[in-house]
Amino acid sequence: MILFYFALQVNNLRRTIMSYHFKEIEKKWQAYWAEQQTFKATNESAKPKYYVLDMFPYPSGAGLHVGHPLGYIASDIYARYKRHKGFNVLHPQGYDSFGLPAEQYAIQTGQHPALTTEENIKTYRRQLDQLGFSFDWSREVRTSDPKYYKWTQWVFIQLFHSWYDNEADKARPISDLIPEFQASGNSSVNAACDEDTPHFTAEQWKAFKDKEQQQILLKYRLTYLADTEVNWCPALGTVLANDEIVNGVSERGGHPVVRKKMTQWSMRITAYAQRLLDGLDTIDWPQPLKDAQTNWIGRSEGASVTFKTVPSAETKESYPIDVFTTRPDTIFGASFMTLAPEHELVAKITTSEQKAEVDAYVEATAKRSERDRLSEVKVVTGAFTGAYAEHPFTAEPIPIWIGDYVLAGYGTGAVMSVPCGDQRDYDFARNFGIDIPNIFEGVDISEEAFANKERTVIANSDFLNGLSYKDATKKIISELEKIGKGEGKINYRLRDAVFSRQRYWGEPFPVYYVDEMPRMIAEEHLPLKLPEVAKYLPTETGEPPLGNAKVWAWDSKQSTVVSNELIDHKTIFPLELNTMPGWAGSSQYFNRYMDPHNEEAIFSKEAIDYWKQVDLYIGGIEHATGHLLYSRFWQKFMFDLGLAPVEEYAKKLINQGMILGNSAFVYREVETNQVLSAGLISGKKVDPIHADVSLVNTSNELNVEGFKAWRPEFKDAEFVLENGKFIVGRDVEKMSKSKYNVVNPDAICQQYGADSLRLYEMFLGPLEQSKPWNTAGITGVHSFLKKLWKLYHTGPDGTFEVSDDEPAKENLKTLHKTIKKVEEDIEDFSFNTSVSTFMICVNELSAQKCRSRAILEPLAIILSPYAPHVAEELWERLGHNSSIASVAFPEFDDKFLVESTKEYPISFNGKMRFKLEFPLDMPREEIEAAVLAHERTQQQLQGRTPKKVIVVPGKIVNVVG
RNA sequence: GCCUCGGUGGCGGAAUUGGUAGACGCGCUGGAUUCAAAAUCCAGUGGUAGCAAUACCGUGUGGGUUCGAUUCCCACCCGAGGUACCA
Repeated sequence: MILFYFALQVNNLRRTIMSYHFKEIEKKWQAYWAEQQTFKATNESAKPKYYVLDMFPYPSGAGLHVGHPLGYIASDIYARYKRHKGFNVLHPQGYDSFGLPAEQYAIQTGQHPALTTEENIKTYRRQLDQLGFSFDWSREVRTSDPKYYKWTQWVFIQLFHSWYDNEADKARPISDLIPEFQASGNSSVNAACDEDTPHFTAEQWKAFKDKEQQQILLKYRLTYLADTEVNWCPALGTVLANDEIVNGVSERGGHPVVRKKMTQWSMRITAYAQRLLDGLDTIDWPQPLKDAQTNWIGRSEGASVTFKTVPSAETKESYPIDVFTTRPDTIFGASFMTLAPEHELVAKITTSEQKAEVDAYVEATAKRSERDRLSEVKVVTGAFTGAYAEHPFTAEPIPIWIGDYVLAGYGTGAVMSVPCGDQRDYDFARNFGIDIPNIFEGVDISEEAFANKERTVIANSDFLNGLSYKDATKKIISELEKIGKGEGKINYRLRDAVFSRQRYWGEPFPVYYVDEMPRMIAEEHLPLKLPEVAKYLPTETGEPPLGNAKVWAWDSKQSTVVSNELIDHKTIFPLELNTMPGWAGSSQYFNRYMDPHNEEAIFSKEAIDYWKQVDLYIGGIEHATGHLLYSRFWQKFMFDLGLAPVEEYAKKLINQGMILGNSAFVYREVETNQVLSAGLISGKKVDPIHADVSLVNTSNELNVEGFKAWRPEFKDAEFVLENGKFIVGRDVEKMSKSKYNVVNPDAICQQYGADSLRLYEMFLGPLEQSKPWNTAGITGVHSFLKKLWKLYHTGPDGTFEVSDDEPAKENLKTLHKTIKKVEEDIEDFSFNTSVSTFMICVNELSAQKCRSRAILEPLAIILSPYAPHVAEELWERLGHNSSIASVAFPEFDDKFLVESTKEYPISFNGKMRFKLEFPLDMPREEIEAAVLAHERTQQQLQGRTPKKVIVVPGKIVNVVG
């Protein structure tokens, strides 16, 4: 008995030794890659280059969940594939390490964000490493590293020293502008500049004081200071983003928020609106993403028209009101004007009779956030100013109203209202009893406005009568220009981007103030490092956290940061207190990876000329109108400077879908406070409460004791079971810590290994689609890897053994159809289907009992991008002593797939009924005859004569009748 | 409202230019192995009827084009994401 037991143990031991030991294998090869620097990319190579980039992560304190690496796995497969295909691959990774959560944590705990960030990065790095990514870590960048943000500050300085020349359609140095102003003022300069830029002559320019000249130049610079309306929260002492405000109060703490004007840095991205639009046609990005950017930029063609107010007894003056309209052809239908309540003329033109009503309306509007105004679309509100404007053609007086459907921030904040041609104007006119003249031929406007451009024929419009939309628009614009009351104009919705943040944990601006005007710190003194502060909150006087810094003044003589006490406004000046937003550092990291340690330049010319641009960029669509728009703008600016060789930095982009969590719920009955199992809730009033998914097994049973320990408030609650079990409810939601549905990749790697996790994430479904996570399914890919392992371990007791015999024909067929399909799939980014293909391949080879080296070697190579650890191990066991990573991808050969016969599906009226095998070269007529003669055909037809027989050689036979 | 993406078994999903719907995997059912379990292996698994051969139905709904439609066209329904009352 003892002997028997012993034998059993030995047997088990042997099995253990020979079986697929992913933990050891993965550890071994991760160490090997790190040691050998297998994935280090060189900036010169005889091979063609290929640049695969992931959107770098923000290292949050929570670490990675299984949703995060999805895109990284895909890009890693592609990068590894490209190496097999003979490319010099750049596949870097880094950290977007400035950001709010670290700062929030600092406020709460006093811990320096740099420390917590460092800790979080360590966790991220460990988690990324355990997944076996082929990153070139020697090129890592961190946006919060002064060596990196030195160059973020440097780009900012270049933007400050540039203006946008609309004629040349590119950015040019400010130093070009000054001689121009000196020679002939600014009348001949066609630049992207502030709306309120005054006209001046050369003489006036020369007469300006230095400060006035600086103020003028600021209106031209690509980054400039401007008063911007922000959401100010006095209680938090900070500015909030729109989505940090819920129902008019701050999301955090529920404090009131007011609209406030603040001086902020802005980026003149609007100068690039057209180029950002045009560039979309040159890049291979997903259409929905391009659509999002197109809509965001919001180009519309039309005309600007100047109306003049009619002077009244009260207001003797006549003010011009500029409007933008996309339908200048309908100008004769304008029966009133509407101004945004915030419009600056409102106060000037309102008559005393209307003042009370207008003031009340303006005040009511100011209280409502832009979101509130948008959400109540159906309610028409407004007020009459008592003033009138003169129609530019008929000279008729038309009433001027204000209404909050006109937005101050779009166009000029004023519209000419044509109720017959615009539904909003129509509703407004109806509501307030304003005239609705019809200027369309043969159109009934008694119920709604008519906005169909194609079917427009203009009537009652003087010289426009009988014209189509197109002709009338052309004609009216030339008439407007003739009488000097308007011109053709293209308007963009895109607004300049606010670039200041009232935060600590961001890049400091390399800016100090002399006589309140900004000056740049000279490039050679960069980086300007973040100062130490005692606390990370705004100061008591409402200044940003950098206002707490004691040593934060610029000594312009010594070119160094000195104590604030020394500020004398003569040689020592205050430094900027704002920091840059999150998108600053991410707008150039893709270029910095090309030459990350360069201390002399942002990158060398050689480096960027070699790598040029990202060939494949993978990341989430949530960055569509943020990072992905801003970074395109920065790149175009770099291109204008002559630093970047291409205008678009990412040739192809793929949005990976989100992995959704499978949340678990317990149900608390409202009346009894009992906690009910999911099957018991029908007809009862219950509150669903999230349960942590780690407390639930694959059969949806809850670990009740674990739940009680996790949620002490349920310690004494009564849990009502069904059939002795407590079953949770399930729902698919976004994977998030707050929903307690996150699945940690560490646990998966422990239990199944990184190769299994990589395969499974790909196997879940198409890369670009959102899909729910279900850990239970991973056993499928895991047993695939075990089957694969067995294929190479057919020796005694499962030892490694392959044969050098010629492979069988069927082996070759299986291999080559797999090579073909996998290669096509990778090129199409259809990774899920290639995992199935591998499974089919291994199933077939196992059934064929294939042990042939000639088959098993190429199989290891084509699998290696997906499951690199096991592939390396098998490669080594096959007798190779260097990494599989750069071995050539096997060539697919058609000759192994050639068939001589085809099993034709025989269908009747389109439905497949049975199959018949015929030679592939059998002529159509003979197939038809053979099919018709077959007894099963006769059985199907039951005596009927077929009307027609369709034979598609090599495909199908269809009998009709 | 508008824009975008999607809707196929119990679940994730597959189906090249219109040509065998449901590949592959999970789950489930039955069996082998085992003292037992895990693991592994074998068989079955869209629905309905039938012992079976087989028949009928079946890709959100309703039409259409076609010898043939998950695939193309028209109208609609539902879900997800985005967004701008944009003149």
